[in-house]
Order: sequence, then C-alpha cells, then structure tokens
Amino acid sequence: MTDYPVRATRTSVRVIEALLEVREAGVTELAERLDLSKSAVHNHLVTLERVGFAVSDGGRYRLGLRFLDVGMNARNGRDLCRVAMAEVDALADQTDEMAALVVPEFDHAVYAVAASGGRGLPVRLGSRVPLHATAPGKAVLASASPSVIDEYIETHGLAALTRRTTTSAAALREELSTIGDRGLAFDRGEAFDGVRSVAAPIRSQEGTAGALAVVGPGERFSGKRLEEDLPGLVLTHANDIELALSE
Amino acid sequence: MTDYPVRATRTSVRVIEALLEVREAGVTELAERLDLSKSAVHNHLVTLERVGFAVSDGGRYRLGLRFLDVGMNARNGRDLCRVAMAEVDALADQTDEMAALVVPEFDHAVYAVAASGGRGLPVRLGSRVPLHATAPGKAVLASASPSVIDEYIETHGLAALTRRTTTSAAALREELSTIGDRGLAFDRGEAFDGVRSVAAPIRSQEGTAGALAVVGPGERFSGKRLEEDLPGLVLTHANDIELALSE
DNA sequence: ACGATCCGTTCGCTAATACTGGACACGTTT
DNA sequence: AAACGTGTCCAGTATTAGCGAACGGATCGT
Repeated sequence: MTDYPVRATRTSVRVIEALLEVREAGVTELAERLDLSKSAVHNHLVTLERVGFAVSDGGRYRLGLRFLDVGMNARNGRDLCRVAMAEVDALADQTDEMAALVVPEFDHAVYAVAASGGRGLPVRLGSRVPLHATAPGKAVLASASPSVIDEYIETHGLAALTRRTTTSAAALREELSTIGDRGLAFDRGEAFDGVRSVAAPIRSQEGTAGALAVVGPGERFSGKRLEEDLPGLVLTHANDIELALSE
Repeated sequence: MTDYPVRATRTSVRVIEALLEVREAGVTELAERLDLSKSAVHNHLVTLERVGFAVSDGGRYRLGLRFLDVGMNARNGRDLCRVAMAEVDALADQTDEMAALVVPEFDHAVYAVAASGGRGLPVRLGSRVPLHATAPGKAVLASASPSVIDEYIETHGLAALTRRTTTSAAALREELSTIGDRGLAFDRGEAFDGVRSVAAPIRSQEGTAGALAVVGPGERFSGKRLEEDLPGLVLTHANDIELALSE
C-alpha cells in the first residue's frame, strides 16, 4: 500500500475496482474481496451512490454511468481530442476501417477517440495498451528523447504480448529511430494476433501529444494498401490535426 | 452537505467535479474554489493521480482518461447495453440518423450507447436529460406505475427546456398513458429546439430497462417519416433487443 | 408454514487520519 | 534582485474511517 495521502479515497477506488471486476456485487461479497468490514464497504457504497459513481438495485451494487459522463467530459476537455474527432471520423470513413486517436497517459497508450468505419474491428474507448507493442504507442515513444525511452524500457520491460512483439531493447530502439525519421509506425500483430495498424505521431509545440492510427485485420492490412495507401491517409489527417491544433 | 458517510471520498469527488468545470487547474485555484486548504487539495490530487483519475502536468492538474476506461467498462458490464450495441448500430445505419440506447439512472435519462449514422446529430455518451422532456425518457417513464410517475413529477417538477416542453402534469400523464399503449414516444423539440426524436421502451422481466431512440433535426423528422417509417424501425429493433435479452 | 440462514443496514467505540495553518523551495515577474 | 506566485512538505488536533456486534427483513430448505 504505497503512500496514498487520502486513504479513504483509495479505499473508495478499491471498491470501484472491485465492482469493475465483478460487475455487480453485494456488500458482503465486496467486504470479503477487499478484506474490509461490511460497514466500511457499506459506507463507501452509500457515498459512491450519492455522487453517482455507483447504483444500488435491491441490495446489489454496480458502477454508475456517471463514469461515462465524467470520462467523456474529461476527454472532450482536451483540445487535441476535440480537434481530432472530425479527422478520426473522416479517416474511418475513407478507409472503411477502425480509426483512432491515441493519447499517452501513465506510460500507456490510451484510445481516446475511435470511429469504426463500418466493418472495422471494435476498439474499446479508454482501453490501455503498452507503448512498445502497438503502432500508435511506438509513434508516441519514437519522438521522446533517448533517455526517456531508456527509462521506459527499464521500468516497464518489453513484455511479449504475441510471438511478434519486439522484446529486444536494441531492436526497439532501432525501430523507433526509423519511425521518428519517417513519422510513421507499423504494428504487424505485435499486440494482438492478426491485428495490424498504421500510426502517425501528432506533434504540438511541447512534444508529441498523441498519435492517429488505423487498425484492422491482417488480411486487409497487407501489400500496397498497408505500405502506401493507408500510411498516406493517416499522414494527411495527422497533418490536418496538427494544423488545427496550432491555431 | 447531506450525509456522506465517507467524507474524504466526497471531498475527492468535489475536486473531480471542480476539474470537470475548469478542465485544468492548479492547487491554489482549486483550494479557493472548494474552500479547502491547499494541502488538503494537494493530498487529494496526489491520491487521484495515483489511481489514474487525475494527471499532473507541471503543476497543473486535469482529469485522467481512466474515467473513460471505467465508464466504458461500467457500461459494457450491463447486459442491456452490450446486447443493444449491434441494434443501435443497425438502426443508425438504416435511418442514417443518430440512434441511441437510453438507460434511466437517478431519475434521469442517460445516453448509454450511441451511433451516429453518418449525418446524425452528435449525442454525448453519458449525458443526462430529464425524463419528461425527451422521447426515450418518456418511453421509460410511461411504463412506470402511476404512483412512481406522481412522485417523479412532485420531486423534480416539469422544467421547461424549450417552449414546447410539456410542463403540465395532467398533459404529461395523458401523454404517458398513450405512450404506454402504443409503446412509442415522440419528442418534437421539447428538450432542444429543432431536435426531434422517436423512442420505444425496452421491457425486460423486471420492468422497463431503457429505451431505443432515433434523434434528428426537425427538417428530416416530419410527415410520414416521423409518423410511420422511423417508428417502425425503432419498434423492430427494440423488439430484437428484448428478444436477445430474454435468452 | 416455519425456523434457519443469509443478507444489508445501523450503532457505538477507538485508533487512525483528514484537514488546517504555517513554512519551505522554486519559477516567473517587476 | 526582490517580490510575488506557485506546488510541496510538515506537525498538530479535532474528526472520522473502519471495526465488531446487533438488528430486521428476505429467502431458503424442510
């Protein structure tokens, strides 16, 4: 239990995390799972319900949709996300694939905006993936300074998500360097088997703010389409976002 | 400050709500706004950051995208929402308008699933609207017992959001009755000027669980399309959802 | 139909802590 | 260079978070 200055808040969050896992639970079940007294859990649940973060339904509790509200507001509160929405939509439309804006947070790549182009794979908004195993993640990482990259590798390691994940620090550094030069990153099944993606970094005055990506199945992401067509579209829209951001 | 059993959690939520309003703020600004000491706010912010609910950027704080993650998980954790996603997509596709699943929570209508059919109006996921002024809201309300309806009217009143909002209790009760009979609700600019919608309740074994709706501009929502075509599609998909839910 | 058993909730109690006010360190500004 | 502004840290105390036991209501098995 590393230093949480406000312990009660940490406890409430633990309750939230438990509800995240089990979807729905009673007081007793949560108390056992969290190793807390029933009354403590009850107090937290009542508080969470009062603020809309939990809902009770005849003794059983689940998470409230207020999280959706806050999450969407948090996202829309960021200039980059608001600006990127139209471009993500356009990219999804033109490619007929899933397009997304990814933003780095706590050393992870977070899907902040997504649009499924009809037949595209679904990507859960808000989901996190490691920076080293996905095209947008690498695009973001590539424009960081070498020392930051080293630190990232050191603290997080390079976990193998699939057989194709880059797990060698040297190989990753090399790849990041070429990504930085071209302004384009690829992922060929490195995070999920059979899922490929193309991404371009979005740069603002204070460094790289995120990445624009197209994600799709290996069957459709190959050959000239993967090497030229998709990269061209991604680059165009990434540029548009950068332009819209600067003014 | 009505009874919040865990006061510290309430305080953290107040910090979150403040950040929701101002998007980005420093410790001092938040302390003034919340009438708390700087150190207290600082402690809450550090705790919130540790759990991913806030991010600091050189002294300034904003909400973390973890809210998006939790919110999406909370939503997908509900059978109704998961089942409805495909139908909402299909409805948006067929109508080329914004389609949405609305779920009641804390006496409000919450947009839980949404799909913009290309040219549809955007609806913010997680946003709340009063039950009495929107088609899906009325659809949900209509299948409640008369006593529940009376209680709702008594506690919330019938605020006029536009000139067309139904503000008379008698008129609302009458309308709800016909909505209950037909299984269809309409909204002609009652919540937002120029915005109309058609909705059908989704009924499960334990009452009405939500409503399926199509939302669009008055120019396209009129005549036979509003009266027959859209209602037909909404009813069909609402039925499909009920079916998928029951097994 | 009726105990037995489970659950959510309530109620004191006490050790732990959330908040205050003040001091510190750092960056920018005047 | 000094005067402000900021975010962060520190000690003290009134507050309270969490515990354990008891209550009342529902559900189960018999």
